[in-house]
Amino acid sequence: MPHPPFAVTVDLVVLTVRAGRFCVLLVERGEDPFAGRLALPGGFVHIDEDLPDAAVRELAEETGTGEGVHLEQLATYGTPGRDPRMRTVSVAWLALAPDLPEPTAGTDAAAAHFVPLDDLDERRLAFDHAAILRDGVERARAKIEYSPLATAFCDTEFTVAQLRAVYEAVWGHPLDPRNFHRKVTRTPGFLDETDRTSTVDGGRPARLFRRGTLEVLSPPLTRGDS
Amino acid sequence: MPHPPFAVTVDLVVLTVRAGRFCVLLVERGEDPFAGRLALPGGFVHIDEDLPDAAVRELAEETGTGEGVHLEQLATYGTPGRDPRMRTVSVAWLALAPDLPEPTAGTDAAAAHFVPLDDLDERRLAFDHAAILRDGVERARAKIEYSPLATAFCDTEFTVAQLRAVYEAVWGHPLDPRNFHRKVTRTPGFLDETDRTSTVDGGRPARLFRRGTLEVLSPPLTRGDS
DNA sequence: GTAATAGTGTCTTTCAGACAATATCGA
DNA sequence: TCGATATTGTCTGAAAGACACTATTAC
Repeated sequence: MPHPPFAVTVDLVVLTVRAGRFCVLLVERGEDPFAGRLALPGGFVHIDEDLPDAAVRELAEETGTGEGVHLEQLATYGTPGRDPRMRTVSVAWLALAPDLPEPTAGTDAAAAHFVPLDDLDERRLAFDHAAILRDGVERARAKIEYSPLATAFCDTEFTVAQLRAVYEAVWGHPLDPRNFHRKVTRTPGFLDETDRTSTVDGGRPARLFRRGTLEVLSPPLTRGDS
Repeated sequence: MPHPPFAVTVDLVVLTVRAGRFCVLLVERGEDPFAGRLALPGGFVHIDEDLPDAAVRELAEETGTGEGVHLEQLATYGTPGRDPRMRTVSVAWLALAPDLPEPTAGTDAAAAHFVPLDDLDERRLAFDHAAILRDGVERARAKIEYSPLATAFCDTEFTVAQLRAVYEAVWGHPLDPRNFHRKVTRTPGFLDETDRTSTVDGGRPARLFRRGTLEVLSPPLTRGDS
């Protein structure tokens, strides 16, 4: 039985919503292969390191912290030749983060930036990262339908309008504020009401909520495809 | 940059429905580690081989064929020590198969058998295969809700009752035949009607259907949790 | 005829989508 | 006062769950 020398890496699809835009964290590569192209943050898994630990470590290296960030395994990519240097198998992870401060440039060699997905020409991406990113974005779009995961894009306390803005940015189309409000506030366990309100968006003060304990929404929210 | 020597394997969660029972394909291990225990079929990925190709190859080795079998990547498992011999990262795949003839014992060293999940004591499983199996079963249970994937457990042509039997076996509880019939036959694209009928289950002959072109059911079928 | 299974129809409830109306703030 | 946003309510249509009823076979 052979057990050939594979290199194993983790790649991160870190998504956030900034100013109403759905964004992904990308680094500009300084070296070949793909020098000057954009890449998902990632790196080698250490020989004695568990896969989630490697993902958390890379996330902390790129964003400074993993506080309040949802992290889940996405899929694994291992086509021969995907990295021209050696045979690598990359375990991709999906991270959903609230609007973080711009990543600290000092930590890693290359600076990482959040890029709005609408502005991104995916041909600028290195390796097979365009495919990984597509899979991550589709997973996020699908998963906020039937889970309360959209709250991972919000701060600890948030208004219904802020949560709605997340859905609108991720799905790319507007939702009816009144029906959305009814759905999220009347699904038991989705949101926990606080006794505070927020005025930052003008108009009548909006109640602040926290994420509830519910894990699965049934029936789900619907993208409506329109 | 280190690129340590990992071994990369594929493991298969091959599920089927036999005689109304939800079953998984398992092999009995002949050698240590875990000699005598049950394991998911699998093996090493060749150094020049793509991951889906390795999964298809292992599936053919264990079942004789991959005809009509749905195959999708499940998740990747790489905790240090999961294989006591070396550091391995295993890409697990989920396969949904119609009721195959009992696997040909001659192909591989160990004989593979379909074991009803109800009869399986998961402590008999080797490595971390109990966790992989749980994830695969949960994926299958969830996915037949919103996709026409339950048809992968059926032959090319099947009756509504046979399809319902698949749902009942996978979810583990009975469904109302009349409401189920309405749902699957009146969801456009789910099923294609043929001009043939079947009498094998007694009673009035049942129309035979084939899988339609629909990929996503919305609204989905519901497990009903009851 | 009876037994068995296939398939249709009907009623009720839940819920999404459309949108009117009211509430509470700042200017 | 007005303008903006929050929140509640109302109507309608789609669809699930419960279940009566009809249809077509084997015996």
